[in-house]
Amino acid sequence: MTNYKDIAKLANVSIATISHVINNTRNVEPLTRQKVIKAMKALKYKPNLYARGLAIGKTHTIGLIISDITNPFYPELVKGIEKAALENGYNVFLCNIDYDFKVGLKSIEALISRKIDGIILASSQVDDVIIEEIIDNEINLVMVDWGGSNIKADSIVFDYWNGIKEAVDYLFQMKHRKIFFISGPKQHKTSIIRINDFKNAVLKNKDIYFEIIEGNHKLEGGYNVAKTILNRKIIPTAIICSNDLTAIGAMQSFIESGLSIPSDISIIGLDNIKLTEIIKPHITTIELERYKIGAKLVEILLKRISDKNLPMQRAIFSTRLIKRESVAVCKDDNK
Amino acid sequence: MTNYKDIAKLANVSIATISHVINNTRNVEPLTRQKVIKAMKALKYKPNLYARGLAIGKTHTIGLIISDITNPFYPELVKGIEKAALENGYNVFLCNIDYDFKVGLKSIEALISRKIDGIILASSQVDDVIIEEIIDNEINLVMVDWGGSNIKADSIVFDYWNGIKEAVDYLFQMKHRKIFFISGPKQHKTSIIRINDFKNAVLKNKDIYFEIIEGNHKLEGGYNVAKTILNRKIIPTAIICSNDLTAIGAMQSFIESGLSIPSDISIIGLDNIKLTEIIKPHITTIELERYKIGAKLVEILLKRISDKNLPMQRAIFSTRLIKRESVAVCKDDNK
DNA sequence: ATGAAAGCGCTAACAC
DNA sequence: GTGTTAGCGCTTTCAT
Repeated sequence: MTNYKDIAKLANVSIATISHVINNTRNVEPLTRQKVIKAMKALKYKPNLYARGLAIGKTHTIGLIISDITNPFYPELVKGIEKAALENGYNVFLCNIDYDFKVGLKSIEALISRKIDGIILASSQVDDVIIEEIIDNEINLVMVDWGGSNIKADSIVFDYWNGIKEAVDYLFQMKHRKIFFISGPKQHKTSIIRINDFKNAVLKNKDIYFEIIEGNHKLEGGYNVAKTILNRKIIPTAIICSNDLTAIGAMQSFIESGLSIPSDISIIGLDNIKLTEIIKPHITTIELERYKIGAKLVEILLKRISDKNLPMQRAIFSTRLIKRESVAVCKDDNK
Repeated sequence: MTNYKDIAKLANVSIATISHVINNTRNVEPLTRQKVIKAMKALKYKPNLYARGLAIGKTHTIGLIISDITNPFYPELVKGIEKAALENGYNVFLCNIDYDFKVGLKSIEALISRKIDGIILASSQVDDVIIEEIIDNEINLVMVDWGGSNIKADSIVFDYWNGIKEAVDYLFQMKHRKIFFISGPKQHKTSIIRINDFKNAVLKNKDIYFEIIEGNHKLEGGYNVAKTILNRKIIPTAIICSNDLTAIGAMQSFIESGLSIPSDISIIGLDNIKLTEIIKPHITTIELERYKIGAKLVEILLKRISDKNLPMQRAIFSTRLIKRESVAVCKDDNK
């Protein structure tokens, strides 16, 4: 635990000089600088960012709040954020709130007490209360895919329209006329957005019969909803799911019921998680450019950190259809 | 940013009293305590853990170093660690070193500068140099599945023997006599351990022909190795893989080549990642009680933090075979 | 070009 | 039972 005092003694200068050579914050005689650097090396000096943070009020630390790292949507995102952060000299506190509001609140408190410079909030499960808590404490915040435009904070939003429209058009073109949508939980604004995009896309093509059924964005949800779908009066020939996990769960369920994918039912997911390329049939899905957004999130947050008065930042990421194996031409006569 | 001074002024007491009511570190008149608590609430006081850390030398922060959160082995582990940490008032810095030695070193430096109270090292990809750096800096350390017993640090090790023996016995009983093992990278000690356990298990049952082929513990590795296996003079009837990702990659490869799993080749994985229950056929695998170890890791680390002189801690987690669908009776005549 | 010293928010002797 | 104060490692103003 060597500190400025130690270095100062060894190099025969004052601690102020140490600080200035480390931070390049005023001119110092080349010779003095050398002495200091040599002393630092000799003593294997490691800065104490806590102390620095106390003095200047910045910790070079950010908090990342996610729903659940076990959900395959997140790892890639987390990796991207962490990488970008490290490259900029920041470290990230990871907080899995596990879909639990109380854990979320507790995490926020912990982050605030650790004086993080900002928070990336990538959990749509999160209640308004949590957001208010962050904003009340004047923590820099950037939100991922938070549908609410009433909140004044930087954000990244996904534009689902393009991908969903492509998906519906593609199914139409493959002769599907009975298309269901398994949504996410309706209390999430992002679920509503996807539902509306689906509706609008479907309404553009007349002759399509559609239903919207609520899932939960989890594997089990897709599985269960699929079971109920088979008991309906009208059975769809194709299904678009609000996320890939739902699509995979639904697919498993159909297969268990003796149906074939895609020959009996076509399925399209959303997210393009790695899994969609691993299971068979490979799943046709709507891609979110998830791998790109980590860097962007960090960029936005760091800009905000360095200038509180910046106008609100918002980045939009588009979506597109990726065709794989889970969609086939409809063999139904559509009568 | 309210602090002790503000509270003290409002409550009409000294800052020492504030500290003592917050930390319960000496008796204080109930009435005074009430005044202080009231003032704290009124001012929405949030402690500054940096300042506290500076004063007492503990930050209630730990670093978690992993190879790659995108590898399905990790999310569950990370989640468990983070949960246990939060419950104990700790936050965790996540460091994905992405199989890159330099990133690892940089991460260590960052963690040291942030004065973490300890590090959980869950990456077998990590070089000795990194471990030395941690130990040199007298950082509390607990390692996961690090085969080297020469390093004096707390650790959790997996006992692969039981699971691997069960796997081999099971295959033998299913009449398999040509069993290959696709290993992890041989420079990892944990790979070597698994290889040796496999060898020993196989040698117990005479009549088994076996080969060991090096993979890389990734999907692509399993895929590629499987291709080469089909070109060998002797083709196995069953394969045990050093991890599930390898097993899945190999399975995909075989299926692409027109073989059926398990009727043509039986496959067993290791780790029991969620994926093994999602893809078809569900993969028979050797389970690591991965979900349990997060809490144990945190427990070990916190014990070490609270007492540097504790004797070395080592927890052993067993493994066992989980039978699913990727193994069948060998239809080969074993001639 | 360099140094002395105050102060960041907190803890913990030491005094009373 | 409570207050005063030095000090944790660092930055930065003010002197020199």
